[in-house]
Amino acid sequence: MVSYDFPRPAVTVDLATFQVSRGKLRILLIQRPESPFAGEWTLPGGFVHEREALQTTARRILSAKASLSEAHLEQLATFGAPERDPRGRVISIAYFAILDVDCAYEGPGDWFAVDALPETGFDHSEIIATAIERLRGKLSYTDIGFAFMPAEFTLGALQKTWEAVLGTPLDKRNFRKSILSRGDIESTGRKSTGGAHPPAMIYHRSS
Amino acid sequence: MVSYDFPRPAVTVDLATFQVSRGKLRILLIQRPESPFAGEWTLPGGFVHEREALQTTARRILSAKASLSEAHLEQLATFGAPERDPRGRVISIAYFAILDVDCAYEGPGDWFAVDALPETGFDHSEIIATAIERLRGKLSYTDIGFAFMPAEFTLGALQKTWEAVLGTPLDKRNFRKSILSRGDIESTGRKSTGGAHPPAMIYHRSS
DNA sequence: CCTAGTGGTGTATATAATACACTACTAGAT
DNA sequence: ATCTAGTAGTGTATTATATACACCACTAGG
Repeated sequence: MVSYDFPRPAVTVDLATFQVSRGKLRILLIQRPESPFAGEWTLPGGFVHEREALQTTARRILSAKASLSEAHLEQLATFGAPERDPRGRVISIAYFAILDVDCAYEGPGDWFAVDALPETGFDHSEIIATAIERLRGKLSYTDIGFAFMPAEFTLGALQKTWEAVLGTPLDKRNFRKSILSRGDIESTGRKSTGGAHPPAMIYHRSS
Repeated sequence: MVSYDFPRPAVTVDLATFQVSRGKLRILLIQRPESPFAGEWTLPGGFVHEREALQTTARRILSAKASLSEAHLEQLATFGAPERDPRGRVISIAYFAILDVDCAYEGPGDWFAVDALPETGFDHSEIIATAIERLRGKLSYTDIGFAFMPAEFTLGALQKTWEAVLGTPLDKRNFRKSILSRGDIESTGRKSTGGAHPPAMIYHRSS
């Protein structure tokens, strides 16, 4: 059988790309160069190619913007309201990407702190809200938070990152207790140098 | 702009439909009448119509099989591996549906206990595994489990349903304590009649 | 009147989450 | 040399939550 009598929708992948910088959780938005929503802020996105896995589309969109091949990528949800794109039926599979703090993004677009987002085109505000909610929810019970970190990090840096993602301060002693009791990370035995403070133990993920 | 130079993929919705019956969590599978995978067990599914919201597609597929308009529906994930359908590129948005125990399903297909599933066509085993995992995971921290229940129920019936979904026995006193402390449900003040046991208090959701 | 089957109840223990404050070390400025 | 700013590192008491566990009562049906 073949029986596909319906006009096929276009299928895109949109990316909610997060990074923590200057103490804030930020998301990458680009200013659309063309209609619809020309000049408005939107999530980076692109059409799914013919023989391309969805995750591959996501990675292509991400690395088309910069050399970000190392990012954590995870499917978020699919948005398919019939009128979400004025060009016609476009179904978008949203992914979120997480860049570590050392990853220097060199593409178009700007990073917006998630507590100071601009208006966006399409239904991208909804996608962003869903992404932030999921990200915060998964922080405590998955290892997703480590995707914001470089391979080696101190507990102080880790805590600052967690606080930026959650948008709330955390108690230092409780944070260290709970992180260490997870068994996810282990000490490298080395200590950080530099900084106007005592050297801090450097940890890395143990898995 | 229009610029959609790529052949468009077909887009379907596949449904992982759950119900608890005879003490087991079961999922609805239908035997495909046609190629590909003719005669094999698959999830009910169908193409997304031109101006149809994805959730509407899911509901249409569900109620095409029976009058199941009351089911809980929730998006699960999107499966888009390039070779997942031998007919060509087909991207499937999987939903899961939950029927309450009193819902009499009268369509084609059979209910399979999730601990005794047959081989399935396409990548539907993967979709099913994802659905079961998500369902069990969400049971404790969402109200999804109540979708298996009719409007009014006893704590005994609720516990049996939970046990069927999780596939593990639960302690009666602890179960009652934790359910009641959630504040989700309240007593109707009435008691069940019938059965070779004392009347049980009837509860309903308080939301 | 006996049996099978479920309704309903409480306590003790272990584990996890929270609240909370001080000293020590380093870099850099004066 | 000394001072200052900034972070590293540490422990305990309290509260809340999760777990383990056993008995009597009531109803329907044989």
